Amino acid sequence: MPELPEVETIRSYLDAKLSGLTAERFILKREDIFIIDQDDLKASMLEGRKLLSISRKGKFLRLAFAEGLGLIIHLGMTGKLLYFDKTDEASQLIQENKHTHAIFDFGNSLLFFNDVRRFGFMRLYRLNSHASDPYFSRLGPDALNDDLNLDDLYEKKIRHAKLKLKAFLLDQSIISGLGNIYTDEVLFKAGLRPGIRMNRISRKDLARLIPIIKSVIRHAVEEGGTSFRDYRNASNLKGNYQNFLAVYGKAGQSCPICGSELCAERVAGRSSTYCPCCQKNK
DNA sequence: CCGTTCCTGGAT
DNA sequence: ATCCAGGAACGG
Repeated sequence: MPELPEVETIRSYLDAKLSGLTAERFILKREDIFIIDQDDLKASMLEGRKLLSISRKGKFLRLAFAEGLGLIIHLGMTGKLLYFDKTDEASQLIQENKHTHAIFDFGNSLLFFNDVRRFGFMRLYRLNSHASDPYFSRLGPDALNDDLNLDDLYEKKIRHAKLKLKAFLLDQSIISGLGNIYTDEVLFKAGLRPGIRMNRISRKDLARLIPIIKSVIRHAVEEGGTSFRDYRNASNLKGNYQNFLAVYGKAGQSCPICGSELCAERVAGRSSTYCPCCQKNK
């Protein structure tokens, strides 16, 4: 489940490797993962265009190509972006893999979009340098950005008083970047249960929550993200943050703080793990 | 605001 | 053979 730390790990690697290069060929093997916004755009327009930069907001990547062509990439649950030198023979295996849906040929570098479950997608659109990005602007502040602040979050808490805390943290229009792994980790460190309604959450709670979110996410970025199941970085290697998880995926095991047995519960439609002793309902 | 849908592979 | 994993979008 690529969340902010996994997507950022991929972004920084690919930005260093690919920005400045020209996409000589673009091969789309599955049309249904490729969404085209305007009628006058088509996938082949990526060919011959220079990639200017790769940016990110939350879990969304944006590839900015020359002459205002934008490509949003979301990895869903099992999406991978895999980078290979063309001389690397291992690229053949990925090339022929049945879940490889798109291939960028940057000359000496190849980039594969591979996604078993196909919850991921790409979206081609026209970038307007004068207007705010139509996809990024729908998202709440990135969890690592300074515009994630107490006043903003408090105002959203008031608007979403009936939402459960876990659903609040997972909502990408409120904060962008958190998925199921990091919400469970943040809630554990904050000592709060996932099912608490937002009207029970104080401004003080939010003030405590913000630095916890930032530190958990920052640490996970430093460790190259979490490889719980499917996640691999652009070099097809695992991250390390699974070694630092306190609760996610550990129902039935003991709490690292107090030793109580960790509980599993379904909250906001997601499996959630928490410590019944350290995490309070308020 | 919550539940359902999409999708495939791995576990039971 | 059945269930489970879940990000985002949609409908009730």
